[in-house]
Amino acid sequence: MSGRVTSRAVAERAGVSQSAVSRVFSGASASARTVEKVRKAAEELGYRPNVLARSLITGRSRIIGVVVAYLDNPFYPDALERLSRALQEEGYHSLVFIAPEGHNDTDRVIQQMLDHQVDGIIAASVGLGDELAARCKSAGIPVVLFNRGQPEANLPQVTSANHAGGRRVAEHLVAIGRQRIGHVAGWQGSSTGRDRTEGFLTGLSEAGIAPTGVVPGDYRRDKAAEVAEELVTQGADALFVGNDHMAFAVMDHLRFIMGWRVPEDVAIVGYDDVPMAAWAGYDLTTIRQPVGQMVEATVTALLAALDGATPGAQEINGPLIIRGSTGGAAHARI
Amino acid sequence: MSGRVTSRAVAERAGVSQSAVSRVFSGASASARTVEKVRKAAEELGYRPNVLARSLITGRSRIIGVVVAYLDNPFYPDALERLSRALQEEGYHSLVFIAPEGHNDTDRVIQQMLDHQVDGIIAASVGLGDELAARCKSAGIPVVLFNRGQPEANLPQVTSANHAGGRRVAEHLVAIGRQRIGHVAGWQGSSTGRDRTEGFLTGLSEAGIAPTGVVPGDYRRDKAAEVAEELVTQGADALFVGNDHMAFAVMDHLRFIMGWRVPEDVAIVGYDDVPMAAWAGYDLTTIRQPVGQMVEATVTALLAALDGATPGAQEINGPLIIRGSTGGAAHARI
DNA sequence: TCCGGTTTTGAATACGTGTGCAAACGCTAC
DNA sequence: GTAGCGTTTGCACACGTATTCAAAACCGGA
Repeated sequence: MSGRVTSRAVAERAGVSQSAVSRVFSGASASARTVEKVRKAAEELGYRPNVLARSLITGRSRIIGVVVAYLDNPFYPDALERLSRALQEEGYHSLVFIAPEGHNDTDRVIQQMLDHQVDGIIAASVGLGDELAARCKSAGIPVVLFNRGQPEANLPQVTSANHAGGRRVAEHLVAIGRQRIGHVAGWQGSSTGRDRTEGFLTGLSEAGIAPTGVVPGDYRRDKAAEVAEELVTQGADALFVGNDHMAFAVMDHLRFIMGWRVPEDVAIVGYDDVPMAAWAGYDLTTIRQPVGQMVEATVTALLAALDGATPGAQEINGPLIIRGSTGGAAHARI
Repeated sequence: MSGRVTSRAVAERAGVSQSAVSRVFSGASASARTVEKVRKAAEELGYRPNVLARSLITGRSRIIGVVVAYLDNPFYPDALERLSRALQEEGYHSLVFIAPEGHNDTDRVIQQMLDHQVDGIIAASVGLGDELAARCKSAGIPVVLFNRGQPEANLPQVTSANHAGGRRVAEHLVAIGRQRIGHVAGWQGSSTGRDRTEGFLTGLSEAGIAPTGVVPGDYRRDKAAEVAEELVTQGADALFVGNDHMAFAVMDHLRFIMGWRVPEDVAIVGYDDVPMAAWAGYDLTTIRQPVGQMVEATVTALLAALDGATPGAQEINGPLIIRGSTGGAAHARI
């Protein structure tokens, strides 16, 4: 009604001082009598502490900035939701920014977060300019990278074991008897993309097999489908696709546009194990990225950093989930 | 380095008063000379205004709270992303909260937003307790509902024309010659779910057809699949599913688990036209919810409300997109 | 009753910025 | 040179809260 209701108003009504009110709501010690009086007055007036003013004086906003890039890959909504929940459980809120296309813009977004006095930042699958990283550091704002490495930046980061995963895929495809194996790679500008590709090539070469072709799909559906067509035309009988999001596009294109059968004509493996991979329509063999564990590790690292620690890089292992797109459980015994 | 760098520090270095610095950064008038001096000093010190302090004194945070519920329905990540971008273009930031399961929790989430002094709230597909709505109103914080109506609350709201859409679906299914038509309804606790169902039933009755069955699927994949099996077992040769998210589950279940053919044995229609509906693997006939327009209308309404206006309810019309799951373009001429 | 020690309380100050007000300034026209 | 007017500037205060410090209240024991 009459403007904002402040702690002073509550104090006046309760017949105590403003500091008493503050103490009651910030959990400091106060006698049972005043607590009671203050609570009652606050209730009657509908008082709620102004978080801004509190943050201004304490220097802590209890807000974590979360930058995220592509929400069309279902891996990220899932991760975002879990991150948000996990942070809420720790008493933090999340200021979410969807990073625009260009990379400079990512930096601008993070700068805006700093302006908002966030206590920390989680960058999901986006890089961080060196200058800005330095800026965060000098401002004492910890940054944790989620699902992307940035070796030169020396930041705490949580990824899955992408190299090992890529290698595991190669082993699996070889084990089920495929000989002409192609790779629709992820964006090679990202550590995840590079690592998966490297691991995969390592695995192939260990088996003495040369890849039929390795072409980046850049995490884009249209490009992935195009690349896949190219590879199967060159005779590939198996494809490792850099993430599930692209793998779905590849399967759609091969099966419904080109008329190929999966896995009979061509086996497909993805990466992430997003929920959709388990749907009957795709039944996609893939490497699971354990989102829950990754989120947990990320939040733990961030909290540690907020406590002054300096967590390092962390890799979470994920299993190969064998499904129909490579022949299913029948082949799993290999 | 040495703690925060404040406007006073900049003032000192530039040889002007703190107010001068404030004026330069808040766009007020200042002489070219001082602007130059202040800019230079700020640059050297790496100064950035503290948004919290600014908000505290101006009473405006330029932050919009966005509550969203289910991120696993791909409609919402998409909407969230667009909302976020649209708000950023207007100079606002979005404080995103993922609403937990229970309804009481939604209220708690909104309360927390109020604590953070958001300038406005967008509630995407979540209801709003009466008491809390009143609270927002008395606090002067405008609330706009996105993709959910709440007639009794008298709040500005943006939905698609769900009743008309449901009716259009009935017309289409009748037009392609289906006689035994079932409905896997959305959650009847939501206005969207109810309206679509009502419109659909209206359309059927206008055609003189009684539905083969109407069972709520509650926007959940597992339940939708279960319900769909039940309906086709009762002889349905067409199903209207309350949203695309459930429709995919229904198609997967019918085709890959039960071995039915779509659309030969059973025609399927969804609602939303999420990107996935156009994928070759589903090729789903559906009513398009024009997310772009809905987002635009929502932001416009919110801005208007921030300016003191009181926008009303708004319905955005969306076309029926005919695809393979009801026989495709061949039937579109009807 | 009085005293030492512990807890509670209120006054005052700080956080970093925007803004009203009056003084200082710059410029033009006489 | 000076009166006059519009613009710029600095001072002081405000926003709503947390927190320091000293004073006050309390409590149990002698």
